[in-house]
Amino acid sequence: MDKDKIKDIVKQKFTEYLSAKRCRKTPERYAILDSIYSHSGHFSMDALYEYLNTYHFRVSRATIYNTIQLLIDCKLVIKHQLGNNSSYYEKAYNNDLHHHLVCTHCGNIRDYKSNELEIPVLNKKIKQFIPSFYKLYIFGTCKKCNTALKKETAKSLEKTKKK
Amino acid sequence: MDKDKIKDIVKQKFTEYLSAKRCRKTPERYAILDSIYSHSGHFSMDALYEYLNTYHFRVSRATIYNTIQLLIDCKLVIKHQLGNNSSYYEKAYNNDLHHHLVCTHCGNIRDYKSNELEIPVLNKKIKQFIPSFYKLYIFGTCKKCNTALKKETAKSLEKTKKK
DNA sequence: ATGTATGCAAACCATTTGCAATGAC
DNA sequence: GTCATTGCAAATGGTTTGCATACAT
Repeated sequence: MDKDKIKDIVKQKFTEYLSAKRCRKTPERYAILDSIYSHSGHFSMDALYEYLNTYHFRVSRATIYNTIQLLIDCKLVIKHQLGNNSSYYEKAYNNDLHHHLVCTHCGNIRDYKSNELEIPVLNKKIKQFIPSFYKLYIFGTCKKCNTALKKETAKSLEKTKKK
Repeated sequence: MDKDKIKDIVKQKFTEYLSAKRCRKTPERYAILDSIYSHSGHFSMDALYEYLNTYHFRVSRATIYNTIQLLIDCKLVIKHQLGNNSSYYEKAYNNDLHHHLVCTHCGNIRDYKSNELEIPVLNKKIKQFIPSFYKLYIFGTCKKCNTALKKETAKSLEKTKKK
C-alpha cells in the first residue's frame, strides 16, 4: 500500500484515539507519528529523537516517550525489550505479521516471516484471560556470530592441548 | 521429578559449564543456583536477593547479576523483560514448555501451557540463522483488569451523557 | 603464588518526573 | 480562560563497573 495513504489512515486512527481519551491533538504528537511511519523496520528511541530533531520537528525526549506510550496503547506502535538495555520499537499498522530472530551473541534483530509459524493464539479461549496480541522471539546465533564462535572454540581447544 | 535430584543435575551441569569456561566454582555461585532451584515460578532480582541474604547465603547484588548471566549462558535460567522496568527470571531446566500471559493493564504474568501451541521453531531451517530457543508472550487483559476496565468505560460514557 | 571472583560504593544510562511556560480547546 | 502538554533539568532505579580484598586453583 502507498506510504502516504497509510500515514493518512494511522493519523486518523490516532486522532480518534486522542479524541476518545480526550487528549489534545498537538503538532508534536503528529510529527512523531509521521516520523515513525516514514521509515520501515525497527527503530530505537535515539534514532527517532535524532531524526525528528534534525530533519523534522523539534521535540524533547520526554514528549517522545509520552507519545510513544500513547501510540502503543492505540496499537500503532509495538515495543520490544530484548536483552540490551534499551528498547526497540516498530510500527504496528500495515506491518505484516512477522516474528523476530534475535542473535544471543551480537544482539542483532532480524524480522522473520513464516506462514507456517502463524499461531492461533488469538482464537483460543484462555481461562480468565482475554488475549489481544502476541510476540514470538526466536533466539539463536546469526551466521556471522556462529562462524566466529566456531573459530574461537577451535582455538580454545588447541590451547588446551598445548597445555 | 524430585526437587533434590533436579538440584543435583543442574549443579552438575553448572559445574561442567564452569569448568569448560575455566571459571571458578565459588560457593556463592552454587548458593545462587540452589536458591533458584528451591522455588517454582518466576522470580525477580529483588526476591532472589532477599531470599539469599535472609535465609541462605550472604551474597552481593553484583555477584547475583554476574552469576545469573552465567546461568543464562548455560541455559539453566531464562530471563524475561516485559514492560515494567525490572526483569523477571525463571529456572529453565525441567521446567515444562510453557508460554506467558502478560496483562497489559496490571503487568501480571501467568504461565500458560498448551499442547496446541507448541511451535516447530527449532526444527525449522532458517536462512543464515541457527535457532536455539524461543519465547512466546501473549498480551491481553486478565479477568480482574477486564472487569475493572469495563466498569471504567461505563462510568466514562455516563459522564459524557451528563455533559 | 596467581589471578579470578567477591563486595562495596560509585557510575551509568534509559526512562520518568516536577515544574514553569506554552498553547489546544 | 483553563488546564493538558511541552521542554528542561533533575531524579529515579535497575544494572554495571572499578577497585581493594578474599579465596579457588
